[in-house]
Amino acid sequence: MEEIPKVYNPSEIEPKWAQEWVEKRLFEAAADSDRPMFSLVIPPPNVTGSLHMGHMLEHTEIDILIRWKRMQGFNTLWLPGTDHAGIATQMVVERQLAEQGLDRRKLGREAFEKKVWEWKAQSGDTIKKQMVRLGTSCDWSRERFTLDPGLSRAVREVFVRLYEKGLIYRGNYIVNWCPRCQTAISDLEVVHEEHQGNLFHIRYPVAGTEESVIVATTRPETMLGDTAVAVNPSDERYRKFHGRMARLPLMNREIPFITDELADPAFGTGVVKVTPAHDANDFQAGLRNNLPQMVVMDESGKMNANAGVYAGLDRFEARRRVLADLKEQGLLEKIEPHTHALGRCQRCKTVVEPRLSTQWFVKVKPLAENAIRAVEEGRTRFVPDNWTKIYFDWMHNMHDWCISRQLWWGHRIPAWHCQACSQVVVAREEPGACPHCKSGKLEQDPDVLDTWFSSALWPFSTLGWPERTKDLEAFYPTSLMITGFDILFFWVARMMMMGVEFLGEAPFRTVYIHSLVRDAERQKMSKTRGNVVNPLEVTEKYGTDAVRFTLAVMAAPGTDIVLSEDRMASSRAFANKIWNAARFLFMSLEKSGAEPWTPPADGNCRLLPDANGQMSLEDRWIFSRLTRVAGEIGTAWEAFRFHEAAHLIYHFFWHEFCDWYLELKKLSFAPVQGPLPPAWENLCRAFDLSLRLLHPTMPFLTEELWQRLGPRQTSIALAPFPTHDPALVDESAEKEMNLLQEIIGNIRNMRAEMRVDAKRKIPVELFAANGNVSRLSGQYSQAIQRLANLSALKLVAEPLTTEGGAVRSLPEFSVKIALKDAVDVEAERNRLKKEEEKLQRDRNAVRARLQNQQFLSKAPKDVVESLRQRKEELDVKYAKVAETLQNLN
RNA sequence: GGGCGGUUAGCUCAGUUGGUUAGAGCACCUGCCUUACAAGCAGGGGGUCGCAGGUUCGAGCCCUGCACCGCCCA
Repeated sequence: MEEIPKVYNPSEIEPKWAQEWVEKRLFEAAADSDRPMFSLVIPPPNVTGSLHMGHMLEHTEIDILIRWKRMQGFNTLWLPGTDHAGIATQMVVERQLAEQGLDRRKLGREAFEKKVWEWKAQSGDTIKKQMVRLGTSCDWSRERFTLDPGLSRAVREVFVRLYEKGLIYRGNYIVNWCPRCQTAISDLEVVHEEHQGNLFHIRYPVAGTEESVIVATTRPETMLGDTAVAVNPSDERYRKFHGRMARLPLMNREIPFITDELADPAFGTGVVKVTPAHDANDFQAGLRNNLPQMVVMDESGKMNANAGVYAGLDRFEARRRVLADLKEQGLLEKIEPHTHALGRCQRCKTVVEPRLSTQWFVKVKPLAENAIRAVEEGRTRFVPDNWTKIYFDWMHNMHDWCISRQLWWGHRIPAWHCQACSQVVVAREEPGACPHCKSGKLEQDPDVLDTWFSSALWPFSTLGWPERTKDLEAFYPTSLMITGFDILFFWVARMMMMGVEFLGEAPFRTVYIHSLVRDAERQKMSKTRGNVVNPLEVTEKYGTDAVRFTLAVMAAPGTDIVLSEDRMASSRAFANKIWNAARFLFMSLEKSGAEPWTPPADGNCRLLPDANGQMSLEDRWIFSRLTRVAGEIGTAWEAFRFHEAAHLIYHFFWHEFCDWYLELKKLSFAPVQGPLPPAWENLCRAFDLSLRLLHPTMPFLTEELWQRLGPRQTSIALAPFPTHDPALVDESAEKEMNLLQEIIGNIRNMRAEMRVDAKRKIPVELFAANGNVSRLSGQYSQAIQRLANLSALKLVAEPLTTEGGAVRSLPEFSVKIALKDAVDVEAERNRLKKEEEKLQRDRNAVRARLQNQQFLSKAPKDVVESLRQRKEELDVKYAKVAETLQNLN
């Protein structure tokens, strides 16, 4: 057998398995399987760059569940892929062009798109490599990209159907406009932040009178486009101005006074300026009052010809000049500091300009209603549950969705403008001639769709829709969606709307919202902060399995993950522990002279009795624990309690399998002749099962060790996950084991407390209070001696005295270190005194509760009963401690 | 302005419908290189569960108020 290194080196084995899993195509789903199905589509990462820790968390959680389901025999599909990420990707490529002194307009649309495709190839490849390296068990044969032909066809199909249904329309409205990106963006792509600005009070003279009114605004430059002044119809102060005109300062235009609810009598002076082309509320007021819409800015945020002398100025420069001019004319009444929300472009942080322009919109209300119902009726549920309310709130208050983008990278809007008759034709494929006037002069709409429009179709476009494919049949609706809360509205809500609309069923049964990964200082990771942890770097340092385990053990639902190096180091220690347990097993097995272990032909690693039908306590115990823990882990995963499952695994493997099972097994490591005896067989089987328990969380290490443990036909990824079978739980083995641990633990504790030299083997006497204990301690005398480092263990029939040593008494047994010079009586006395005090306190507390009539009559019987038992236990313990103390004196 | 979440050991976090003695990892202390593992082994210390009230036989958990921190929406 080859030499096994003492320290686990993950980088030596991980790439090998990562590659092999892909090459052997282990994770490809079957569209025609009759096994139960578990499917999930990946939240497609943007092809803007590479994966970060948030992705790694997401993929770890998905991978754990999908591997677990696969091991349980499900026909599993994890469909991978990437998103073209319109604005973001276009920005990345534009930035690269800028470095070469180029820009996309110089390049032209076609050449630019080619550049972006080149970038996509490179970035998409990086992402796939990262995922493979991180062990994600997805089906690469079904990998998709949002701009694939099939997905693009789905986009056109959806667009046309919604248009024909009247749910997509084109119109001239106020949209959020980013002057830097020079495109419209949706409400969601605007980030609002508090801004310390000013409220400018400007005097507008009333035409034909000596009077004037004062309007307050945060954006004085827009006054150049004012087309009215509004007062509230109920506001008596301004009744006299109804029907009159105001003289717009600087522009020398007359604009009417209108009465409209837009004006709030309680805000400022109660008079507001109305700029229908540059403010969403004013726009609505303009429509109500048939006001002209005067656009005073161009698409880059510069004032246009309508702005008179201010034409050509940037909007912020225009503001300064307008204010200066107003001041000069004595019309700037007052400037007061004012905090208000400022909208910025999510991508480039430029201040968003509300702009009147012609765009395409989705009428969301009818779609939202159905998507809301799907959740109300429980067809889709959110975990954690608090997201349900957030989903409802948003869905109920959504505005129509602006879906056109003035970009080049994305799905071109399937609409053609007839140059002859100006009609718009919406069609799945390019029409040959205008259906209205038969002209052949059609030009496709230059705009592309919002990226999220195509992402919204992802759960079914990836499965072949609009074709009725086998995949669609087999895997839709998907079982689960795991994603971050930051795209709940952007993406999840829209997938819900589209899925319900086009497939008649919500796209997933469950949506699990995962946590946010923060750095050790609790800061959100971001490129601008420079605190981004690169998954490949930490996996290189600690091993993929260790990082995966760290993320899993921290991943309590609804709680942010604070990623620390300490935690990853401890996970690496865990991996090393597993490695060394295996190393020990392999070396011991080899040393015994036995043939290598052969796994049972049927793969069922059940507990095996010896020729006499006997089974050792440690074997009974570990198999009992295995089946129990398998159940507990399953329950935890079923509820997305990844942290709980990880803790269970950790504790089971380290503190049960290694600390006790392996230690007890050492006693039966004897040279072997002939076939493997049950003691060895069961050890190998138990280890096999333990590796399977660990596999979904730590796939690489477990695969490596599982393959080394015995000859295999396949991967551990396809081995059955240990089942939870209540019939296999061995209560008496667990009880006996606890007792054995208690005996050993007490002796160890006595040794340490009384400062017995750790290396010194000492004689101990044991008095058993009942037959069970005496039988157990007789059978496991060797074990007790070895694990407590004794020179001898004498079982005595009479209660122990402190004569010639030190005694510790418990309800079921007493132990005595029978060596006067080895013990520190004073230390033991102090310890006992402390314990006596504590027991006394506890007894008093319990007694008081048991004397409380209210408690006795109102508390459930089992609670009262368990407290009675507790009292008895405390009484016995107290008596023992008191007695021992007495003996010492 | 509206809403949501958090506050538990030195640090980072668990704690499922209220019920015995509040847990983990790291850090810390003591002793061990006991031939799987010093990334280890054995033992140990450490918490008035943010503050103030209330409900209850019983509150880390439920209710009210307050403080501080964070997030979302307008």
